[in-house]
Formats: sequence, structure tokens, C-alpha cells
Amino acid sequence: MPELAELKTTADYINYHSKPSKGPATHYCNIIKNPVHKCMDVDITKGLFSMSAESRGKELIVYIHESGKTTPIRFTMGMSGYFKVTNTGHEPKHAHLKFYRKDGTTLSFVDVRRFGKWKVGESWSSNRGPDPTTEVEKFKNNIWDNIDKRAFDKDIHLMLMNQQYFNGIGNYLRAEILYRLPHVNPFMNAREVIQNHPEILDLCTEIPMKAYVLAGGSVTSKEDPFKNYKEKSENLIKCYHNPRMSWCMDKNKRRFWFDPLWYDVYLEKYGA
DNA sequence: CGTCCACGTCTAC
DNA sequence: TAGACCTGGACGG
Repeated sequence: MPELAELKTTADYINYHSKPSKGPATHYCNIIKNPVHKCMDVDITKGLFSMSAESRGKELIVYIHESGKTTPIRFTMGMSGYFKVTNTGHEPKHAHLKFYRKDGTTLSFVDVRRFGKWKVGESWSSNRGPDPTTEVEKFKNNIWDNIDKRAFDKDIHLMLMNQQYFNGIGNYLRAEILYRLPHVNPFMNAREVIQNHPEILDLCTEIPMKAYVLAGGSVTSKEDPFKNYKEKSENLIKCYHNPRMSWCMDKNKRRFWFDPLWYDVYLEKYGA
């Protein structure tokens, strides 16, 4: 699941299940890493602690609060990462970081493929841009201030994957964003597209926000926010993985889904 | 059984 | 700009 909307929902999920009102604020008691995982052990707590979370683009920070001190753990979710609360002892297969709680439940970071990473004591990465949904002005300014840089020489469909400027946009969001702009050639130079069609930047806020609302919005129930996610997102995901759409392998070997309207343009530029 | 494919980075020729 | 990093689901023989 994990692009901007899913990271945002994951932060909500962690916060919901870590609310002080659900029990004593010092709800958590231990953090254990699965030895198979290459990331560092998290030996930062002595006694009881509480937790909160925040996302920015495709990063998530879990804050550990213990006796007035806060320590961040910065996560990326890779291709398959998510968090899940279960009864202790019934954690999902591939739970790699477990946050044990006094009430007999555990919050686990689960990730089949182990592309997800965490690092203790880190704030947001400096090489990733502002979040298009929570830092809208900074997101836009970061683009307008750097529009003359070489990075913007790339085609717009590649540029949207550049996390230095489009933090949180991934393979399905770029497809959906460009699909909403039928007058924009996805194989055209990014600088030109952005200057002539600045509404593309608004879509970088709107489409992830819609996906976020569909995924459950701010999590307000115990329910798994990704339950029925596939059906819920059917109204939003109109292009990505749709057999009626065109696709090509992009320069970075990711499958790019696009409006068949542009297929001839694609062929002309990149051949068969 | 085997091959291909997956919502993402990383680092090493 | 290849590969490396990983598991598992879908699908073919």
C-alpha cells in the first residue's frame, strides 16, 4: 500500500491505538527487533513509555515518549510495510519491530519483503521534499524555486517519482495524477508541463488526499484502515493497473500506466 | 515445478 | 543505469 496516503493513514492508526484515553499514557513496555532484520536494535527504553506518530511524504516518524524525553524512530515502508495491533504472541509473520504493551497487545511493524527501514534518533530526511498534503506552500515553493535545475529536464512521468520534490508520490499516484490531466503529455519535459499546467501541483495535493480519505481518513475506529481498501479505492484508481489503459516500462524500470490517448506519442518518442 | 510481477529505495560499476 | 535487496501471489506447463 505504501505511498503518501497510506503513510498518513498508518500514522493515524498508530496514534489511535496509542491514545492515552485507551489506558494509561505509559501503555508500552518494551521494543523487540526480529533478528532476521538488518536494521538496528531499538534499545532506547528503560521502563514504561507512550508513543505517537507523524508522516511526511513516504516517511513516518514514531516518537517514543519516556519520562519527559522524546526519541524519534524514522521509518520508510518499502513496498510492503504496515503497522498492525494484535494480541501479544499472535503477531503477524514478518513482524520485524514489536512494541509490546501492558494490556497484552502488541503493535508490530510488519514487512514481508523487508525493503522498509528504520533508524533511531533521526528526523525527516533532508533529501526528501515537503509533504504535498500537509506543507502545500512549502511543497510548491520547493518546486518553483528549483524549476531551472537539471532535475526538471526529465519527463513529467519520471519527475513525479522524484522524492526530493514530490515526496510521497509513487507509482500509482503518478498514474492517477497524470490521468486527471488529459491535456498533458506525460512524456513531455517536466519544467514545461509544470509551467504551462501548474494545476498539476494542486493534483499532487488533491489525489493523495482523496486516497487518504478512502483509506479511512483519520482513523476513528478499531477497524483495520486497509480493510476493504481495494473496493473503496476503485472510484479513485482509474488508471493504475487498469487493463484498458496503456503502459510502458519507464527509464527506472517501473511500469508506468497512462491514458491510451498518448500511446502514439509514446511510440514516437521511445519506439516499441 | 518454473517464471514474472509487485504501492521503493540504495550503492556500486 | 544495471543490479541488489526480499517474499509470495498469479499464472503457465
